[in-house]
Amino acid sequence: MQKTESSYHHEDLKTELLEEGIKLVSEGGSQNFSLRKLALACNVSHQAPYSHFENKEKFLEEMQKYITQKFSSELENTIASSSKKSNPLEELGKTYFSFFVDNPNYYHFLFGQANINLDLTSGAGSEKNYQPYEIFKELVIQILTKNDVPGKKQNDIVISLWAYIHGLTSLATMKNVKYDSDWKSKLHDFISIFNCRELNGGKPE
Amino acid sequence: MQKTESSYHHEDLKTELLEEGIKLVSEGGSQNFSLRKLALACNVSHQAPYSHFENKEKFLEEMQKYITQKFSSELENTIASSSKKSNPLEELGKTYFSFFVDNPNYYHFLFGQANINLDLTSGAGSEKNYQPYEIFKELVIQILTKNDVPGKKQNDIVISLWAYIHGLTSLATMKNVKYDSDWKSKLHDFISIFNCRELNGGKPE
DNA sequence: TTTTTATCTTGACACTGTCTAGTTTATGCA
DNA sequence: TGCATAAACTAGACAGTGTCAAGATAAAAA
Repeated sequence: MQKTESSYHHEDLKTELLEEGIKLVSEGGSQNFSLRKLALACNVSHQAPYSHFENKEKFLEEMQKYITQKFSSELENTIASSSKKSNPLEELGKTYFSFFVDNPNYYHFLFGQANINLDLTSGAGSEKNYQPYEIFKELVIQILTKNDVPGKKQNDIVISLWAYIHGLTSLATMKNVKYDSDWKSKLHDFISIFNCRELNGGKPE
Repeated sequence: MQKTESSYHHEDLKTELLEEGIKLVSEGGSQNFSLRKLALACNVSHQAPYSHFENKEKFLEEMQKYITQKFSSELENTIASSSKKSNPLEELGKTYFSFFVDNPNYYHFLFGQANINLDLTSGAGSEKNYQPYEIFKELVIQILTKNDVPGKKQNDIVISLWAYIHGLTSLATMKNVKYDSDWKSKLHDFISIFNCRELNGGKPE
């Protein structure tokens, strides 16, 4: 299939649909999204998306994967660039937080239907598991192991920290929430409140 | 208006709609909910709900209030019945958690659109503010004050604890989440991980 | 070149929220 | 009591939605 300008066949309608879809969700929320609007925005017929996606639900799933990948790579970049300086865990938390605070529609879209394939079992992580969690988990376990926290306890702490960051993000992305500080600059204070001794080798604060 | 069996006018269609609506959401999720299905389930025409609610959005808001009230009273009952024994904060967390874990559709319905009027400002709480938060806040501040935590710090801790419980609930209500323990019986362990010294008077654990 | 397949269009259907208009019942007022 | 008014509900219509079915077009395969 070759590229032809304004042709019957598009060059790569599939990714065009995905990217335009994400744009629409980002601007108008997943509540207002429809396949027909999407098709219109891409200058194709209302049925064209069905050549690339089984149905609306499958399309939404693909969009979720797409956004999740973007999210994952931001998390990984954070770890890579903050490996030695300051507090890597806090940096990661900030990235997690900012990603959704900068675009609350992403949060509601990804976790609204909550079709996320998340395995919190203490066993080894697989590549099929929700990648952002695996990235987060790897860093936390590394810290815990360095602090001689027994393996049994580690998983509970990972889940707790994850839930905490996730909960803060959830609050900050609510539409009608009032808060008199800047969330992002306050995040350091919040994280330090979660004063788990295992995280800093038995010396709280 | 008097009661007549199977009459043109219903006795109290408004609350009948709300209760049937909650039943539908509870069983099929808010995604599958429609006003027309609701009208059908109540044996009225598709336009009848519009006599009592401006539009679908307003109806959903009323349902949210309805569920939130139920939630609030469960929280209040927990505090009332556990005032002296054991750990009131943990009891409250369990109630918060269980309410949504027992009915995940409630969680997605209430927080999915996230139209919650939540004021996290450190000032005094109003009756207009999201009641479950006010109930939670009152208990936590009471504990913190007893432990001589300065007022400045109190609000951050309240928000943190709230976010933590909320985040754990969020994880547990996700559809495809895998976890090898029973969430409810593990909640004690999780809460104790949030080892904020201010909560137990400077003596962690 | 001919055949097959992938991609896209057009038309149709049932279902949705909601507007308009009309019908039935209850209520207020003389 | 009788009548006007309002409240509660029905019926029909419309645009927008997801998706099925059938056909058109272009690319790939033969």
